[in-house]
Amino acid sequence: MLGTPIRDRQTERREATRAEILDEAWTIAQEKGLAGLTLRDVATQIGMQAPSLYSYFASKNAIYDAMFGQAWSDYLNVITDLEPSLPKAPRARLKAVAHTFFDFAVADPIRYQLMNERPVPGFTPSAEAYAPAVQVIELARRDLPGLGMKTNEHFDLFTAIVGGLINAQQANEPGGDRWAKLLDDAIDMFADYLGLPGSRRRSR
Amino acid sequence: MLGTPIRDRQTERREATRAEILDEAWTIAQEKGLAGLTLRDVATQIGMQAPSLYSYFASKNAIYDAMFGQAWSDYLNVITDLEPSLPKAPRARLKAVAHTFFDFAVADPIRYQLMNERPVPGFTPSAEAYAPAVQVIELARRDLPGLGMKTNEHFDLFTAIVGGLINAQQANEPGGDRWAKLLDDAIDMFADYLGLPGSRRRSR
DNA sequence: GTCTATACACCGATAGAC
DNA sequence: GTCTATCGGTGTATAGAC
Repeated sequence: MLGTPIRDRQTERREATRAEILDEAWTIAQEKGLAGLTLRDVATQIGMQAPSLYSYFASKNAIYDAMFGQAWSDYLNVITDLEPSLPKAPRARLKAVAHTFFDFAVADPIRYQLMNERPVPGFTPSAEAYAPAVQVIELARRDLPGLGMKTNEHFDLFTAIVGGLINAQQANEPGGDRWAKLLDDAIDMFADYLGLPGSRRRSR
Repeated sequence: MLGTPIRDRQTERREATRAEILDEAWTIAQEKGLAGLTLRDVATQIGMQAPSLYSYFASKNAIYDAMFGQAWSDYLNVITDLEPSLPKAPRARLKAVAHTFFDFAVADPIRYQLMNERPVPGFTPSAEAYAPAVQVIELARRDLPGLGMKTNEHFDLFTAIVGGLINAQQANEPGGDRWAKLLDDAIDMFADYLGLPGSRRRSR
């Protein structure tokens, strides 16, 4: 009797096509915005007819869902890789974490929109796609003491500050650095508020 | 010869219908979201056919544009009325201004979305609709010294903090107060950063 | 001036032939 | 698995009645 094949070539092919669809979806979203994404565009760009996509994704929202999961998964990888090399001192560690998130956000505004805003009416991420996002929060929450934060309120305020700077930058001056330059000062302000030791900047 | 009528009944009627359309548009947007607004819905609700709306607005985006202008105009009225009764002490004044904006935002999430995010793909406010928004910024900028801020960077950071708290509240817990409760602490943190006199809270 | 009727081009989605 | 054909929906546009 023949054994079970080591590789499932059919599944491999299917996954490859799914990846190709997602890649094309990202490309088009970069050009025309997340809401400007159409199944017809994606399909024709990869040599298909629009309805054929339904063999790989149950709906257009399922494509957004996969993109959402991919984006958070990417960020999870970034911080997992980074973690060993983070500074130990709370203030410096706070800055490193903030800068990592800020840079990741600014590097790809479309991706950030999908991750943290609701740019697509009617689309809500599935629990499965949300999983890596939850892991990111988990990781951060476990690191709270190392970041000098004692309560969840501190963490909420921290994310609001960093998120506020990112939003202001993206909304008012995409590609610029008017708010990016304020990040260090903002984190120092927050670190002072926490009572963390270290160099405090003067407010000019 | 007959004189020019005091009132232009035709223009009055036209403006009244425009207002009726806008009111209905707000109602539908509250129910189905800004992107869920359709001309057919608006028209049928006020007893019209969809194309008839083009007699009053050049396009769907023109309706969004009028709504955008209306929202900022409303906020301009709020702060204009409030201005005389604002505290003089910078720290208390900062808090009052921040709370006013926060409350206005949270009171109507749909309106806030239209004012400060880009929830409608392809819609950018016209210069005319943007005018009251500019006036709001102007007003705030003129009040900078009274708020204890010396530079535009301070103002940028201030708006980023308040905006960040609003966004976090709306996105993660609409209708709740998990981030609303952090506003006072956040403003005290910022006031300390500015070196303003007054009661500093302890970070718990 | 205002409204109706009709049409167009595009979208996501589905059914069914092959 | 991929195609063609089609459906119901959308914003938009225009012609013509009143």
